[in-house]
Amino acid sequence: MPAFDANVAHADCADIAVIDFETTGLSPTMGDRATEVAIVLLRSGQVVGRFQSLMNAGVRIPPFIESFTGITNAMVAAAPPAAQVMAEAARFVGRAPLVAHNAAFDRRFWQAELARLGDAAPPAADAPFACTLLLARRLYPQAPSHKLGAMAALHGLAPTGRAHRALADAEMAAALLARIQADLCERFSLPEAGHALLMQAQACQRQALPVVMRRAVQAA
DNA sequence: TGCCAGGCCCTCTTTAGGGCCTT
Repeated sequence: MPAFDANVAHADCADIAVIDFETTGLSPTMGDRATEVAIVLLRSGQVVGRFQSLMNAGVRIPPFIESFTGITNAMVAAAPPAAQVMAEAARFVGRAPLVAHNAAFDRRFWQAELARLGDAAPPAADAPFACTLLLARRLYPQAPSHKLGAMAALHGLAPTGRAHRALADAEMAAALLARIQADLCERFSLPEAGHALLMQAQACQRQALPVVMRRAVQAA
């Protein structure tokens, strides 16, 4: 069954929802489906809520993916239907903006799975996504790798559990996001680095980041 | 730890190609 924090019903406008999917492959347009989703709510850099659930989309998980994620066909067979889980996940996110590591990937599955709800699809399907991978490339160009695990090692982030499970990866991405927000504030003397500023930072070229951030400060 | 796709980014580029990153 889906797991929630008992003290947080859903996100509010001040939250950022950090999301991670485990899936059967890389592309929903090629028939791949989500097998697990986790969402971590951040407020001012602090985790204030969690959502996590396996989901049964009725498709087989390839052996390579079973060993890669540790999520087996038997595990998803006992999980709630994907539609139920996605509806609950969307309610949990509410109107909060989203963040993921390599957001292009998670956005595709977020939109594809919610689209399967048809007329019941919530407005969260159109939520903007910021990307910790793009932001890390802007902020830490010297890093030899910008994989989530490599970023965690670079910054000495605390272990969150088994890599390639949704909640552990979402927790790690949330910790990386908090570090990115802190570094943006320190490096560019920003009072805060909310989702809108993150979107500006990831949309510019690396060399233009200082200029874009200065403009953001002046506009604030 | 591989393949599938797709977006971003770098360079030996821009009339392109290939690596990275996600599962």
